[in-house]
Parts: sequence; structure tokens; C-alpha cells
Amino acid sequence: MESTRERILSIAEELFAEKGFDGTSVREITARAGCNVAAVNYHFGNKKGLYLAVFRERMAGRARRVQENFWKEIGTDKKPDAEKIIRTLARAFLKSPFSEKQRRLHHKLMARETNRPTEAFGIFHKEVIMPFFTDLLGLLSPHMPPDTERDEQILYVLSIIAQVMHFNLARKMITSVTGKRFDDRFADTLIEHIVRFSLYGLKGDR
Amino acid sequence: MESTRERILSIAEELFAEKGFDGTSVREITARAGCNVAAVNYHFGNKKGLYLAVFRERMAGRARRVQENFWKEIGTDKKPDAEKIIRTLARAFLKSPFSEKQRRLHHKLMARETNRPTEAFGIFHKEVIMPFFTDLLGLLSPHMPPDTERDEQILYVLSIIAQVMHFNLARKMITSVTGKRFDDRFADTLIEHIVRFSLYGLKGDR
DNA sequence: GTTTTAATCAAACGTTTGTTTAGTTTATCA
DNA sequence: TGATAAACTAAACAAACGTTTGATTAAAAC
Repeated sequence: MESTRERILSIAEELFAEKGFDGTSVREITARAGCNVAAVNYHFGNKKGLYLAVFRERMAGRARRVQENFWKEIGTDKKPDAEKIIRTLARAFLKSPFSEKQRRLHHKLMARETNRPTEAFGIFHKEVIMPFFTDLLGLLSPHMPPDTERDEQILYVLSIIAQVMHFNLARKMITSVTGKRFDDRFADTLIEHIVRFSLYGLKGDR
Repeated sequence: MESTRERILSIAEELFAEKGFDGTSVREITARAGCNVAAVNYHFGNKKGLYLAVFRERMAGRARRVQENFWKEIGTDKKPDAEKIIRTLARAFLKSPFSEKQRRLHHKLMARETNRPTEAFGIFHKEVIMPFFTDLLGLLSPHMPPDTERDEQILYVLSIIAQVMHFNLARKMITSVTGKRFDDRFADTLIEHIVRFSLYGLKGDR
């Protein structure tokens, strides 16, 4: 059986993603984990320490696996074309190598930190976001018009990420607007849409 | 002087946007509003009633004004081109006729309801989002390839909205990635970027 | 001017919150 | 086996929570 510490981490991750830090009580976490309330303080110091541990030990690792998956799919291709890069990126986020549930809670937590950064944002930003973003920029910028300034290049990448984030998060809005169920097939549709929609920004007017 | 009820609404809106429903206590609200704790229960029944009132009496009205502003800028133009529509849309959201502070809290609350819909989402969706979305679709679809299916048309509009939402929300991430301050001039840059980036989706390969 | 209604208040209510304490059980290793 | 440390627990803690009560003040209606 999983250790108490690991069980607490898993349940906490779920609840923090679903209901936020303030909306989650350590009593609910420990009740679901089947242990004593004091276990949180024993293993993580306090509630905030548990929250940070979720980012350090769960979120960061998963984000890295998403990125590894991205590079593996890009593969040995020396100079992948823009279409492949965008498709692989969209796939990495919308069809990551986790269960649907895991991907949702991951993005929900990310969204919380994006909208209202806490201490956890620093951990994540420095170790995970920035390195990947820089790599991505290096991969995509050769496909942009040669006179594109760096600030502009960054915005293009951000626009792609914006779509991936939004399509992952605003599910209720999307399903109620499209009338479609958010299943695996729909995710494929979304990926192809993002690819088509995003190509212009890179290719410019030409 | 503003009535107690209105003062509570204003402060509550600010705090709910900034710290969320669970992160905000009625005691902090009433302390900042300079009134008694019981005033919330007297005027709004309970805390949740206050939250819903914020959406009914503040958010909905402001969203409607953003939309009015959009239509006014579109103006008498019988057949505005796609570029003008997208630019006006981006402007309406990133440079709405409110203070910077007001726009931010508006979008933060919207993001909260997008990521984790509560009862308030229903109010907002039916009365505000859907009507505008339908109008927008009617305005933009003539500029898409004639064989574009309705589901695809919807996704294009969602992609534009995704960018606007993300650029409004992920400010810390954006400023730390671009190194730019998020001022009025930068908002203009963003608007022009969104216009350029989004045109392809509508025009297709042609 | 009196009655009625609305608005505001201080104080207290019972819960729930995160955390601490002190004690017990379980595992580690000499 | 017996000592040492790690893991876990029941119970209690003070503080903060949303809400209710009953009284007081201000405004409106008669």
C-alpha cells in the first residue's frame, strides 16, 4: 500500500485543483487519505507546505514528462516544419500521457497559479516553464518571417499556449457553446483546429 | 455617500476576484466597507447570495457595456472586414471603457467561473455570453471559407477569445517571459498581435 | 405626533478551521 | 532482545468562520 505521505499528496493535489487552497480543508484531505489530521503537519509542516510539496513533487515531475513526451514525438527530425511543431505541442497538452483526470487537475492547478500566483509559481516558473519556453521559441522562430522581432516571436508562442490552456480549461463553456461532448475524438478536432488556426502567425502574410 | 449595500457589493467584487469565494471572509468585506458583519446577511441573505448579487448587479452590467462599446466601434459599417472585427473585439476586452483595475477584477472573476463554474455561471452564460457569442459568430462567419462547418466556425471564435482571456489573465507569466511592463502601450501591441495572428483562421489557406 | 418600516449595530451563537501536544504504535538497527 | 528513532494517533487548542438574535437608530407613512 502507498505510504501515508504519498496518499496525502495525491488527495491534496486533487482537492487543491478542484476547490482551491482555501476551499480545501486539511480535515477533508486526511479523512479521504484515511489518516490522522496531524499527519499533514508531521509530514509537511503545515497546510501551505503541503501545497508547495504538491508542486515540487507532483506538478513539476508531470510537466517534465509532458515535455519529454513532446521532444520524443518531435523525434530525430533535425528541422521539423511549423505544422508538426504546433501539432506536437497541442497534442502534448491536450493528449498528455496521463489519464484524462490527471491532465485536468494538472491544468486546473496551473490555471490557479497563472491567475493568482503564489509561492508555488516561482518554483514552477524557474524550473519548468522558462526552460521549455526558451526551447520552444528556438524551435519555432526559424519558421517566422526573418524580420520578426524577439518580442513578437514570444507573443506568437504565447498565443498558441493561450489556446491550449483555454481549450483545456473552459470546458463547460465550450461544451455548452458547441454542444459537443469533450471526449478523445473532440480533442483531436481541437488539435487540428489549433494547428490550422496558428499557422498564420508563424508564416506571416506570405 | 454610497449606500452600505453598494459599498459591500464593490468591496466584495474586488475581494472575490482577488482571493476567491473561500479566500474571502464576510468579516473582511464588512470591515473594509465600514459596516457591521450582519449587514451582509441583512442585504443579501448570506455570503453566497452576496456572491450571486455581484454577478447579477455588477458583472452582467459591465459585460453588457463592453458589448455595447464593441457594437458602437463596429458602428454603422454594414460589412466590416475581418480585421476590423477582430481588432474591435480585442480592443473591447483589453481596453474596455473601465479603469485598468476594474477590467482586471472583471476578468479574474470570469476566469474563476470559467475554470470552476458555480451557480453564477448559469446567470452569466444565458444572459450575457451566449447572445454575444451568437452575434459574433454571425459577424465573423461571412469571412470564413464558404465550406467551413458551423462547429469549425465556433472554434475560430473561441480561439480569439482564448487569446484575449489569456493575455488578460496570465500577466505575471507574460511579463516575466517578455520582460515588458503591462501598460497601455503594451496592450496596443497585444491587440495588433492578436489581429495578425488570428486572421489566418478566418481566411483559411487562401 | 405617533406608528410603522427599514437600516444598522454589538454581542453572542455553534462550527469549522489549522495547528499543537503528549502519548502510542511500528520499524530500524546494534 | 532491547534501545532509538520514525510514524502515527486521539484529544485538545485558540482563532476565525458564517450566521442569528435582540436592541437601537433613522426614515417614511399615516
